[in-house]
Amino acid sequence: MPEGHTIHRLARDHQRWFAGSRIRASSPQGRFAEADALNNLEFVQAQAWGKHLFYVWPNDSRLHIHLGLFGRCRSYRSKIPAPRNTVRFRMANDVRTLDLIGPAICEMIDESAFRGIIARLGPDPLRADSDPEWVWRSLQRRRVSIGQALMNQSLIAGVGNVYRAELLFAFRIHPDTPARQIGRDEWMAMWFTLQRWMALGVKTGRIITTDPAASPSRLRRDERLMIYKKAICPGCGHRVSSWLNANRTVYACEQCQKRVT
DNA sequence: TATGTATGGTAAG
DNA sequence: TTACCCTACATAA
Repeated sequence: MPEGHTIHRLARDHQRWFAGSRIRASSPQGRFAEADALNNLEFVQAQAWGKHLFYVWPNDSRLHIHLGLFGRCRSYRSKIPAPRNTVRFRMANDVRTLDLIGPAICEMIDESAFRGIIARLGPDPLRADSDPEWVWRSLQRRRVSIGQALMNQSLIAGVGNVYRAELLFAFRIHPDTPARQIGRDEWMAMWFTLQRWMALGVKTGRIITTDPAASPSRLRRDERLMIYKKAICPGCGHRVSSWLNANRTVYACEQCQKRVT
């Protein structure tokens, strides 16, 4: 589940459910001992930056959460189950209970550590203040492929393997194309597309890159994406290529997405 | 029961 | 580049 849209959606929901309320906190799994210190504190704010989620507490300390590849949150309003032994962190107020399962990171950090994390993240298409020009200038300077650049969180925060595949297909760009080949106007159009797609992702909870002629909720799983994990290119019918790059599977139609050097 | 897979990331070699 | 961490679920055996 977790590309940037997922994290922003979680931050939005957790803000709604918990901000301003006093929290009961625990670590059923026992692997987050500091949960005890949060018990009975007021939940001040939830924040999302790229794929990082932060819960702010009254002393400005933060709980820093990163879901990694298979972390997830589950929330309950009624018939709250006993926590499974994989629940790293359970947080509840009078109306909601939230379980955090399998996160890559779940740690308390102070203000300066928070600033350090933010400083290492590139612009996030889901944040209003983010600067696509900065990204483009960075792309011009680097000697990496656009496929690798899109996955680099210090260049662009929040894009993952699915949005990468979909974006490069939408713009008919081969993933191995050097990042510096991307023109400024083209990059701005790509950024705008990312913003639209990811905002729709926050709204629907799913990554949807196909034309939502049908209402998004009615799209079947295989109707939401164009190229990611597909066998056949929706544009030309050619077989979709997939290969491994930096341990992640890349998908592309090598007929439609011309290789440039 | 075992295996494979996943929308992520880091640290070691 | 490889190893490894985090978990759930589907499928195979």
